[in-house]
Amino acid sequence: MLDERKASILRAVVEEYIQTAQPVGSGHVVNAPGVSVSSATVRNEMAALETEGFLAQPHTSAGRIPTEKGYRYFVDALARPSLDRSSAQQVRAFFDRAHGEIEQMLADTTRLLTGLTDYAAVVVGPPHEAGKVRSIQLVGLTSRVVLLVAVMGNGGVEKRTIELAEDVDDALLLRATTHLSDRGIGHPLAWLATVASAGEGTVEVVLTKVRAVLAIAGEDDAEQVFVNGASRMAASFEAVETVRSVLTILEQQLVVVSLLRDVVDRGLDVAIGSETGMQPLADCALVVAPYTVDGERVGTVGVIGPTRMNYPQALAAVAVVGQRLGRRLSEG
Amino acid sequence: MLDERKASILRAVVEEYIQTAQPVGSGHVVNAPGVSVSSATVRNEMAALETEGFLAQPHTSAGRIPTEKGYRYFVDALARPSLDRSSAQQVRAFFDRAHGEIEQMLADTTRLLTGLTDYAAVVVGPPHEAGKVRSIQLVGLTSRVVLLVAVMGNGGVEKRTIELAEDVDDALLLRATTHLSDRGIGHPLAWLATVASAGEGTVEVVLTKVRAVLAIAGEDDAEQVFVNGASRMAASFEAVETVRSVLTILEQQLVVVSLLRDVVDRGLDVAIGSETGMQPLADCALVVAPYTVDGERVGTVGVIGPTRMNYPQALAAVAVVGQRLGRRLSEG
DNA sequence: GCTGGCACTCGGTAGGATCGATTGCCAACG
DNA sequence: CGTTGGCAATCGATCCTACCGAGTGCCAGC
Repeated sequence: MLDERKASILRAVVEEYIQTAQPVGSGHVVNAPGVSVSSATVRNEMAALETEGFLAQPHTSAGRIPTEKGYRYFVDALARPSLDRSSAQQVRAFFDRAHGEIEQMLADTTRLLTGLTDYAAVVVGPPHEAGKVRSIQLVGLTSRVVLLVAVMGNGGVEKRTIELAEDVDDALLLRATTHLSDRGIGHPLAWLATVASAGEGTVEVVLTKVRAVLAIAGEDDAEQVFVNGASRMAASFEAVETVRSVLTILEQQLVVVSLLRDVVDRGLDVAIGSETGMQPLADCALVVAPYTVDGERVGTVGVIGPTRMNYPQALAAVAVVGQRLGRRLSEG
Repeated sequence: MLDERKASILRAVVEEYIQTAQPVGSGHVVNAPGVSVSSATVRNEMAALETEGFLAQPHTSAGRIPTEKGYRYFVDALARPSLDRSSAQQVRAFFDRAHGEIEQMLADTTRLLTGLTDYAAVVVGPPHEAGKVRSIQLVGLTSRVVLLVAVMGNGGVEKRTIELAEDVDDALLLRATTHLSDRGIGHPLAWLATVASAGEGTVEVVLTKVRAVLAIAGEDDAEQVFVNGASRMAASFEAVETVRSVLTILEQQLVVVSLLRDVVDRGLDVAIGSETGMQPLADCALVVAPYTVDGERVGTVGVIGPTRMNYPQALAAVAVVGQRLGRRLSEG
C-alpha cells in the first residue's frame, strides 16, 4: 500500500511516538533506519501521509502523531512480534512451574502478562461448565438447603445452592445423587437439566429443583474472567478521567468478556481505539489471542493498554502466553 | 475535649470541606448551625483549632482544611451515622432477595456498598476453610491427576489438585475417599492433613499426597476478598498518581486483607490517612465493620475513599451492611 | 525529484498585573 | 474579658503579554 520510504517514515514516527508520547517532527525521523533523505523530503512525505490518513497533527506547528489507521498499518505491515530473551525465559519458567488449580493458574497468568508488558492483562477462562461432568453430588448443608457440586473434566467445580421447601435426609440425597450420577456423568452439565424423572416421589421433588436451578444457570453460561494490572493502566494515561472510564469497563466482567470475544470473532489480534467498539476505550488498544485446548478455542488472553502501546512486544507476549497456556491446559 | 463552639466550628469546616473539597473560610462557617458569632470570632477560634492540630491551612490567606486529627475528632465525637431512608430500603431489599452461592452474594455485597456510598468497597469473606467438612471426595481427572473436593458446612467448596506419580483407578479413589470421609467429616479441613494412615499400600500413596497438599494449603489459609468500585475511587482523586498507587494496593488481595484485619484488630471502625499504616493510602480513609456468624467474627466489610469522605453515611452503610450480611449468613 | 533556505505558526514558558478570598491584628465596644 | 467591625496584608488563581523554539509549508535552485 505504502511505498517503502513512506513505510519507513511511518514506522519511525510510530516507534518514536510509542516511546516518547511526544509528536514526532521531521528532524527526528531523518536519523531513522531506512530513511536517508533530508528533512524537507520527510516533511513532504509526512504531509502526504497525513492527507492519506496515517498521521495527524495535534496543531499546525507540531510534529505528527499516528492515527488509528497509522497504528493499524504499523501493526499489519510493519510490526514483527518480538519477545526479548529474558521475557521468553520468564514465560517458559512460568509454565514449567505452573500447576495446581486452574483458577489459580489463570489468575497467575494475568500477572505474568502484566509483568511482561506493563499493561493491564485479561484472561478469559474456559466456561465453567466446559467439558463433561466427571462427578456430581448433592450435599446437605442444612435440613432444607442442599449444595449441588459437579466436578468437570477440566478440573473446574460447579456448585449450585438448592433451597427446598421441605426437609430432606442424607439417604434421600444419596438416592438423588446416584440418579444424577448415573445419567449425568460424561455429559455437559446443562444436560442434567433435562434428566429423566426418578419416578420416586420424594427424590423427584429434589430433582425438579435441580433441573430448575441448572436451567437458569445455563442461560448465562458464565466464563470466568481474570483481570490484573489496572494500576499499570492508570500509569499509561495522564487524564484521570480516562483512567476512570477505562476502569469502569474493566470492572464489568461481562463487558470484558464480550469485548474480547467480539475482537476474536472478527478475526483480529489487535483492536485499536474505536475498533474496540467501546467509546471509553477510544484511547486504548487491545491485543488478544485465543487459546485452544484439544484444538478447541476455550478462552482468550489479552492485554489492554494505550493506543500508543508497544505492539511488537505485546503481540509476541500475548501470542506466546496464549499458546503455552493452551498447551498447558491440554496436558491436563 | 473541645468546647461546644469549637466543636461546632470544626464540624462546619469538615462538613463543608467534605462537600466542596475547597478550603473553608470563616465567612462560610458563620452560617453554620451552632455558630452564632461573628466571622472575626470564628477566625480566632479557627486559629486556635489550627495550633491544636485540628485544622490546617494550605497556604496563608486560604481557608482551613481538616487534618487527620480533625477528621478523627469529627468521627469520634461529632459524626452520627445516618442512612437515608432509600438507602436503608435498598439494603433491606438486597438481603431479602439475596440467595444462592456465598461467593456470588459477597461479590454482590461489594456492589451494594459501592452503590450506597459511591466509594470503592471491600468484602472479606469467611476463610474458605471455615467450618467443618461436610463432604469430601476424590475425583479422578486423568489417570494421574486427582481432584480433592471438600464441601464445607457454610456452603464453600475447597478443591485441591493432586498429581500422582502412578496411575490410579476409580476403585482406589473410592477407597481413599471413604477413608477420608470416615475420619474427616465434621472436622476442619486442615485436620485431614493429620489423618491416620490407611494401612493399605496403594491407598496410602494417595493419602500421603493428600496430607502434603492440605498441609501447604493450610499455611496461607486464604480468605476470599471481593473488591468493587475502583472506578469510583478514581473519581475521588484528581491526581492520577494517587489513583495509581491506591490501585496497586487494591490489586494486592493479601494486602487488602491484612489491612482490614489490622484496622479491625485495633478496634477501629475508621482509619484515616496515616492511620491505615500504608503510605499510598495517605489520602484515603477506610471505614470497616466486622460481621459475625453465630457470634464469631468471620469477615469484614468496608469502603475505601478519600479522607474527605462522607463519614456519617459511610459508617452507617458499612455498619448496617455488615450486620445484615452476618445475619443472612447465619441463617445459612 | 531532492534539498537548503526561509517565513510563518503556535504551544509552552516566564514575567507581570490584577483580582478576590481570606487571614491576622487591633482598637473599640458592651 | 470576650466579642466585633475594620483594615492592611497575603497569596493563589487568572489573565495578559512577550518570547522562544520546535516544527511546518513552500519555493527556488541543484
